[in-house]
Amino acid sequence: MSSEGSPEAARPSNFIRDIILADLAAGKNDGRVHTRFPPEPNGYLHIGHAKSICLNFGLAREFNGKCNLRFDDTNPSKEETEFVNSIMEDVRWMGFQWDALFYASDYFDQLYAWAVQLIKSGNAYVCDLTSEQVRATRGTTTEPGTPSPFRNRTIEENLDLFGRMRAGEFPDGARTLRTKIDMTSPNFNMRDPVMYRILHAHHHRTGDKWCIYPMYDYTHGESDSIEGITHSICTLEFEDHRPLYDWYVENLGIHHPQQIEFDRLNVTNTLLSKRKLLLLVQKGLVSGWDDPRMPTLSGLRRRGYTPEALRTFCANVGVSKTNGVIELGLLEHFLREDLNKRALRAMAVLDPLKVVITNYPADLTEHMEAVNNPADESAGTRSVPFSQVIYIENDDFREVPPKKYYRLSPGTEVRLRYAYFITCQAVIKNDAGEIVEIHCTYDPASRGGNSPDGRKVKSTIHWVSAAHGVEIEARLYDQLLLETTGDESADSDFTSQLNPQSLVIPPKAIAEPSVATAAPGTKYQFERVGYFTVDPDSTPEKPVFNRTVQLRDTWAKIDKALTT
RNA sequence: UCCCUGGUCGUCUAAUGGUAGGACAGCGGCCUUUGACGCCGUGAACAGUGGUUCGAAUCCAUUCCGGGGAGCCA
Repeated sequence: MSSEGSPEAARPSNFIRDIILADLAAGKNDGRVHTRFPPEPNGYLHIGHAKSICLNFGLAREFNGKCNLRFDDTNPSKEETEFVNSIMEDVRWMGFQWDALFYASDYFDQLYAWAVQLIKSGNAYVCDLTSEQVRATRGTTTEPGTPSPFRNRTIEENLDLFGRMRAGEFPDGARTLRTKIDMTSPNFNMRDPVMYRILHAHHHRTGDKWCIYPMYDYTHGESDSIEGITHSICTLEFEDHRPLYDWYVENLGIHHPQQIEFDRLNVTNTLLSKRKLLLLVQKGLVSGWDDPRMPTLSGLRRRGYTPEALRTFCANVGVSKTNGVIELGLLEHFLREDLNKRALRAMAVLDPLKVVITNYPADLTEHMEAVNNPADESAGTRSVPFSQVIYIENDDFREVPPKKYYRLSPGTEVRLRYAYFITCQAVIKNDAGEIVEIHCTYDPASRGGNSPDGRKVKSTIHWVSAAHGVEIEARLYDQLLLETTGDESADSDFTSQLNPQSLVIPPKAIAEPSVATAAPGTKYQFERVGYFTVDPDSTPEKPVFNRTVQLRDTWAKIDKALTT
């Protein structure tokens, strides 16, 4: 098992793995395990797909099997090459490589031949009903449908008509090829489902070769079958389609993969509808599919999420058939856990408050040694310039400190991380009464952060030297949605529920100089502030950082409890 | 109303006829040159009712509640 030793190896079992284990024990499929990840290239992959990717590729890896990437491209009106490319990039980024790459459109000729075969065996017919008429004759949940008047056309007539459909003799929607199954079935999918529809549309791969296109239900099982898939894993909404999936492969007499349905991933406060994500992009409400606020894999990547964190998350959310909603906090937990191990530490001040150290020489610069990652000694140390005027975080000073406030306030002493102890001596205000700077004194004996007399301070705060710091653009992200919305309230105007504060850029953020030239994608923990990653927009003149996730903040909880 | 499907701590998930466990979140504490990380502790669940059984979260019946289903979308 190649996944042994990786963090996700400790995952609990799940019903799909149990099915595979049982199949293996029974000698089914000659001991093969072959899965596939089958997205339609009509949008960008999102975190919901990550679960499916991890499941399909992960199972194949675990059982020394194979996993294909297959594009389910049977509806040319929605599909584009841009999406194909982004999907391949995202799957690789997630850390997986497909054993084979296919497109459902690879099978159009075979599918056509099989359709002819079904016509010849009396199992399919050309129907002239309009889509409205088909709907009207399909029946209801309690009443059976009524047979199409074209249901008993002769095989010869069906063959002729189907050939002419393919030849382009009829306009869109004029006819369909339908499977002759059972108009009285309680399962609508079995009431003579459409196999082919006429669509004079340009396909991103087959161009104008076809003007009839197979439906998903007619295509999926056969595609699985052709590829020798053993376990065809899909989401719960396809449960009702399984009898039809089985019907096609049985009646065609071809290899019969087993369709298994699992619960789609839902995350609190997160939009996971391709339609709505598309809308956000089209309306310009986000900067694109890779906007760091988007739950797309490309958005999460730009935001600073790591594939390792996503994989661990997917391995731990479980696979079942319950319609659950995972708390976003769980994702953030695994994210922080991973980032804590890999992110370089640095100091940055988002909302600066000027501090003058009155007894420190005005012309002196010292270089303080700071560790790059306490969780990884091999990351080494760096030197951080220190001088008389520094900036600290506005939040780290309170003129009137509340109870349990450990940070700087008049008369108190705190430690500047890796530098000195300082004591607040004076608060300088402008005419409006606003604090503009504070004056402190430092203890020269405390260089590096410890006093020889063993004196303790209650707090350590971060800082940036005013003379050496670099201005940065810190993009602070928050949830895109104001509050949990029933994602399913189909056409409710979710755009009115967008959080106007989902992106905030503090105007005067400043960071220690070491971060200025980092390459896009570099991960930092700005100590006591949060995890950040360098954005592709970044330049040495104006470094840009995306806040990936905040640090856990116990004080914020105490403070909130105190004020309420 | 009909078909499919599912209900275990706040959330997600284990236990497959034999001690209801874990993770996240919460709460309390310890540690700390990040109020981070880490560590320790703690509260918290088998939807209801009957039945089968020495024994039921698990099997049966029934009720209640949730999700999906009538595209020429996937």
